[in-house]
Amino acid sequence: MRYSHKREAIQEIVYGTNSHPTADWIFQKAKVKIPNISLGTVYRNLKQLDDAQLINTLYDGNIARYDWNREPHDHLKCKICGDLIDVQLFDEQIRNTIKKQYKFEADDVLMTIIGTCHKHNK
Amino acid sequence: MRYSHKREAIQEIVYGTNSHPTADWIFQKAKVKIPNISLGTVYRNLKQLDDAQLINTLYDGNIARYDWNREPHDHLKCKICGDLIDVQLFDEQIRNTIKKQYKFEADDVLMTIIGTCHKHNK
DNA sequence: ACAATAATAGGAATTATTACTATTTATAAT
DNA sequence: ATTATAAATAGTAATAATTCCTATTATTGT
Repeated sequence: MRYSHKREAIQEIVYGTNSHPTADWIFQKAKVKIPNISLGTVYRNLKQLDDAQLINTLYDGNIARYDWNREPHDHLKCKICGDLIDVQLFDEQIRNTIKKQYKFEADDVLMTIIGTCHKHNK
Repeated sequence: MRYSHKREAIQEIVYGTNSHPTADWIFQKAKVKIPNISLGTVYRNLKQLDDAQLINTLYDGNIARYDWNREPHDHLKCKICGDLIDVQLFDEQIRNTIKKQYKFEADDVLMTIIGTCHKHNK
């Protein structure tokens, strides 16, 4: 993978937030620094960064979101504001036990808890 | 919700498979019995059935799939053939413990294990 | 400096899904 | 049974997220 100024900028944007941004959000941020960047470039580079294991892709409903955090972790998703919050629900050992429980060669455990976050407490 | 012949057929199709079908798969099946059914009707009725808690909607990557199984359960997703397999990884008690662990009013726990299913054993 | 080729912009194409509207159908009241 | 009503539908247009295409530009090894 050859160096590219735009890929570096895209990676910096993903690494600079905990908000699990969408491709379009990253595109809007990138345009501020690089006005002539195109959305296709953002998608292509996000895919390359994912292939190179520099970022993670996660699916939230039917939209892709991108995450700099490549450690095993889970998400709380607020059904009101849509926020995704990182949490560590299981340690590696429990995770591995889960993987061995079925006749299934498991690579990854994806877990999301759906509910209501603290911002909406009455 | 008023009775409709087409909604009944759509519900029967979802209830008749364990394959977590997509809207288009359901549409193709429905056309065999009801040749003039439209895809919009399939989507509208799937949404109504979900709202009425008669089926569940789950997101697999960025595509919606539909499931007759409304009991809490988890999925194994094969990265080779794309199959989704129902499994019961946690009992209700453990599920509830997870829900209480964070300052978050939790409704549901969604878990998918990514890996390779038995069909691809070498 | 130059050649090879990866990366890009800009737009077209694709896919999944939702919205719109005139018509049809279920059903409740007569 | 007939009729009035509003929900459901077909067919199509519109939208949203993403991928694809192609001529041009930029990076990097020589």
